Formats: sequence, C-alpha cells, structure tokens
Amino acid sequence: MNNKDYLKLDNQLCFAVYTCSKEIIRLYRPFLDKLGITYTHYITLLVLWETDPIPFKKLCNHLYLDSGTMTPVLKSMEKKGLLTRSRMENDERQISISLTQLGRELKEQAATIPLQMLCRTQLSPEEANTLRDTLHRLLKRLPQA
Amino acid sequence: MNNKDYLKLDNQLCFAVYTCSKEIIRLYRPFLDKLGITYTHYITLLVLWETDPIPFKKLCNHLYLDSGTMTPVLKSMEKKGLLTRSRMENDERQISISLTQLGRELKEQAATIPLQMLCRTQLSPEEANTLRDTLHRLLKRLPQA
DNA sequence: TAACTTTAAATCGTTTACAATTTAATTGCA
DNA sequence: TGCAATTAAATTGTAAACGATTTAAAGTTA
Repeated sequence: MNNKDYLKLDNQLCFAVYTCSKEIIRLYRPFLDKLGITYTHYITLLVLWETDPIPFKKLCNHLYLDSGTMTPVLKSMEKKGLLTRSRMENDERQISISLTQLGRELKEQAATIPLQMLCRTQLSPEEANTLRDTLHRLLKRLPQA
Repeated sequence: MNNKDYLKLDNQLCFAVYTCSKEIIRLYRPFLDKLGITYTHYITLLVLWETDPIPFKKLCNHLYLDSGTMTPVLKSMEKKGLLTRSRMENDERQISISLTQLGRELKEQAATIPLQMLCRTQLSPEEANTLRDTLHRLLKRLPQA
C-alpha cells in the first residue's frame, strides 16, 4: 500500500468493523421492536438465558460493558419487568441479576431471530461462522483495557 | 450447530463485530487524545483530508451517519477551529464543509496512527486487509436503510 | 480494632447515535 | 405563476457508551 493511502477512510479496518456493527444492529430493529426491546437489552437477555441468576460484574464482563452503561440499562429492564436486581447476602456490594417469568418467556419469541438475521446478512452459515471466529480471535489478541 | 445454540451470545456474529468495534476504538484513544479529538472527529477528518470541501450530505453518506449525529459533531469541530460550515450559493439548503488551516495541519500528526494501530491489533497487514475487505463485502450486501 | 486499601456499583458529565419531526429552500407541475 | 411535493439540515427525544469520580462495603494490616 502506498504511504499516502494509510489515512484513506476505506483502508481503515476499524471503520469497516464500526460501520458493519452499526448496520447489522440496525437490521435487528424490526425484530426487536416486536419484543419491545433494544439491542443492548437483547444481548443482556442472551447472557441471562444462558446463566440465571448472574452477578452484575460477570454480566458486564461478558458484554464488554462497564457499570456506567449497565446500571441504567438494567434499571430500565427491571422497570419493564424483565429482570430483578438484588444485593447479594454474603457481599452487600454485589448485585445479583435474575430473570422474571416474563424475561424467561421472551426467549421463545426470540428463538427465530438468529436465523432470520443470518438471512438478512446474505451470508452462508459457514461464511458467518468463519467471520465470527476471525473476530473472536482478534478480540482475544487485542491489548486489554 | 445445535438448535438451542442459536441464542448463545458467543455464536452471534453481530456481537463479535460490535465488541471488536468498541475495543478497537478504545485503542485509538491514547493517539486521538494527543490530538485532542474523538474517534468521530477522526473519521470525519479522514474524509475531509481526501475531499475538501465536501457537501454535508456526502460527508454523512461516507460515514454512514445521519444529520442528527453529524450536525452537532460538525458544530463542535467548528468550535475547535478544525473546519468551517457555510451555506452553498446555488442551493441555500445545503451546507459545505471545509477544513481550516488547523484541520489540514492535523493530518501530519495523524499520519503515524494507522500503522501504530495495526501494530496494536496484532494482525499482519495481510490479515488486516483480508478482514477489512470481507467486512466491506458484507456491508455492501446488507439490505440498505 | 482502627486506619488504610481494595473492590463493587452507582453517579456524573460528555459524546455518540438514531428515529421522528420540524423548518426552510427548491423543484415539479397543474 | 402558485401550490403541492420533495429535499436538506436542524431539532427533539431517547438510549447507549465510557471515563472519572463517588459512595459504601469488605478485606488487610499495623
């Protein structure tokens, strides 16, 4: 690559990742609107559908989000009746997050989203998996916060 | 993939892209802090360093950002003395964005960022280019807004 | 055990991000 | 020409996102 091309927008890996991220999240909207939730709510539920209850801090780590982001998100989800937040008995500093019945029930309605989204990306399952694995390897190798 | 695995967080392509995007942008911070700008300012400058002046709408399209996002961003960059905004003579609805001398001068200081960032991703130039091209192809195939 | 350190979550301030609406200029066409 | 439709950017409202700080609980140690 020519030296003067390094600063070209279309040569930036970061911009490609950043734009893809936003555009894919935009495609989720019609599906998530039906459930009345946002993308951030959705990935929070994905974690909880696998692990319930879960400590606040562990949830944040899974999602790569900090307490400044997650505290208001979880409070709004609590208000919608999707989950409950409670202090842990053995350590009053920690918060435990649990799904409500409503939060658990949403899983069924969400079950068809991943395949419909795959469809919308126009990728074959193999292409999608390969790309996802490449990104996971990149993420693992990035310098930590 | 087992049916019940579709909703697992780590199987989601979108979450991988979204997380990589945020983590890579985080790595830009020390470099951009030195220039006193944000990542959004940076990508805006990347466009302007290639095309100056540029109509507001064209800039938005390049960056995949809408007027609701870009109007305040450009106003704040104008306030910092990086660019100017002016109505177009032949069509008073349109805004033309031009770099100031200061905005042009920042390019020199930014010149080393891309290679330093490549370094921080721990990817070879070939790996980075391949991944970037894959994402561009995906972006192009996604259903438009 | 009292003071210091560490840890966890909440809070605060700033910046993005986008959908939806508004305002104003231009274009199309009857 | 005059009015409806379109277009461009700004505005409004809401929801992230994160750095930095604060508050409070728990752990450490002198």
